[in-house]
Amino acid sequence: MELHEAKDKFIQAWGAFGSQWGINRSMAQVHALLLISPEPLSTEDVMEQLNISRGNVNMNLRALIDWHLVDKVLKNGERREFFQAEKDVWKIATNITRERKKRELEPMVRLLGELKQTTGTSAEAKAFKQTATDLHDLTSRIDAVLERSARSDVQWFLKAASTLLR
Amino acid sequence: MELHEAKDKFIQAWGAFGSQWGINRSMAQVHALLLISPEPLSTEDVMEQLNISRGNVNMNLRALIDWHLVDKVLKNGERREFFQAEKDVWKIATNITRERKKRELEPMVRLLGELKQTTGTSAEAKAFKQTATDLHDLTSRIDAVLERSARSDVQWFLKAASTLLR
DNA sequence: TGGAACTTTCAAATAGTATTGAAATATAAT
DNA sequence: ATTATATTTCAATACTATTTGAAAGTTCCA
Repeated sequence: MELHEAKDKFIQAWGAFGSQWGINRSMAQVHALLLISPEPLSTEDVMEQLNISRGNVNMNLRALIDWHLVDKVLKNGERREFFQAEKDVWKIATNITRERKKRELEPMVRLLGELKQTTGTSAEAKAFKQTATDLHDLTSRIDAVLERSARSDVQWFLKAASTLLR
Repeated sequence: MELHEAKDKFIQAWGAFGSQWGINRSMAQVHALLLISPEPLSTEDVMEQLNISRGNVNMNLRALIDWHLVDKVLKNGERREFFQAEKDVWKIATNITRERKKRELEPMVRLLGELKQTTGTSAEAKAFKQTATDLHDLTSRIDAVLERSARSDVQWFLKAASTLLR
């Protein structure tokens, strides 16, 4: 496959993949573009290559920086800001995991912890409490595993897990 | 907290959580409702409790069945179909994992495998191939871990992983 | 066989989300 | 201080996804 075609396929696929997981398409595409670019790119570069507006690029670059997936870099003698993606895929995975855990999983664990203590003795109340308890156990456990794998090294974790499960 | 309030909170939260992960809100809410219901519910029941249309309920129940998260059950003497959720949270986690892996992760792994073989020797081509290779390694590894943990038992896996990472 | 009960379909409406682009703001150079 | 360049904001718009609801389809029973 030729580079041009391959780049394009990758950007499209990464965008589609992201949107299936609740990450907006443009953000995923900007990320993809920066991932495969050996040099940092300017806002203008991203606009041109992806054919999206200045506002859109700006907003998504800021979001990517917020997720620690992209850094601003300054070139000397250049007024504009340039942007480069974190290239280490393990770091990428860790950062995404850490953010989503913090923003989505932790609040859910907290809520389930509260819901476990619902009052009532009816069949309905019992079923509810059981579900809340089970889900709380599951989510806490996932939370704990992610916490530890984010702290330590994801690569090592995956290797260890593969071995464990052989 | 009272049951009524707790149920409501749970359904809302599960719906919001789902939509952050690319699962539509109604589907997640129908799932939540069935999860906390000790008895199977009819289409009509779900319509009333969630205030959503017949068509919507029907479509999402079918989707949940497709994901193996909900089963049709027949009550004898009853013409209507009833629906009950799988209550074992480990099975729920396994089924969701299995489906998403199959539908989303596997195609991505396949694509990255192809993209690794892109032609070209420019800096751009090299950066591209490196990224594709790294991502292919990462996604394949995740794929392998999920494959094994889906085959075996998720609970055991999480316990083992927690221990490993202590 | 007719018709009541229930389920499914799908085009149209609605709601939700993302994107644009131009104005406002900020920053740097002269 | 003025101008040129770059960045940010945000109301308007475009786009996508979801939901509705009525019609069509199916199944069961008398």
